[in-house]
Amino acid sequence: MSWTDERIEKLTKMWESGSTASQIAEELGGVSRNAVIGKAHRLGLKARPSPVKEKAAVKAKPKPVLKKPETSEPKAEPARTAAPPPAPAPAPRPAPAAAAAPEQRPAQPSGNQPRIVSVGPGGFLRQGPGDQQSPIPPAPPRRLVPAKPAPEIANKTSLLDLNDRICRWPMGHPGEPDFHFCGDKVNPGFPYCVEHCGRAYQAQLPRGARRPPPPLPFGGPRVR
DNA sequence: CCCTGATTCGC
DNA sequence: GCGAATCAGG
Repeated sequence: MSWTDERIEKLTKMWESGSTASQIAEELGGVSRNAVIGKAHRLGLKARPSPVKEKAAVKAKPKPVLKKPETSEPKAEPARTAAPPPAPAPAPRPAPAAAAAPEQRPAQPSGNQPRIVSVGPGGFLRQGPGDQQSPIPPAPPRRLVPAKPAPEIANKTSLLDLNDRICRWPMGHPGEPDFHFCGDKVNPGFPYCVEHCGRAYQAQLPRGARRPPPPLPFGGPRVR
């Protein structure tokens, strides 16, 4: 596959919206995770909190010999392997300072506005690792539920009661004490009873009468 | 081991 | 420019 404008745009949007390289690769199709990362870097939109970065960044790392004969230029350079420059370059690196300076963090009374640390190459705002907000906040668990079988389900169809002859339409929500399954006799050839088949299988409307599809994540295909 | 992103380097 | 191989941390 080649990097068409559309694919690059999708890659960029997904990358900046926090999707992982794997997700992007899967979404695009025909490319590997590495390809996505490589392309992202070439596009100059790399900065994103990486599990590895910042620590490995300070690596004057003489990688063990790979394949490259180096430039066989007989450079007499005594300090080559000697030592990495001890200058830690006190650049705008607030995050790692926490380790060295364990003072208490100044309180942030200004609400939950993300703290902007710097501006990335694409012009987007780079945040500190601790400030990363999930693009899709996971729904909190509804509530804790006793492990013992509640009396409410005593006469209800539980997960263990399911077989291919009874309707497995869920009643209620998983995790709730009275969650169970319909349990009626199935509409032969279907996993649900007649009533729930009616809800599970909607008639396909003619093209003109379909409702527009829901908005895709990341904006979907180009909308001009 | 799985995942993540970063980097290198032959093509 | 591309991306597999590799590295390195979680």
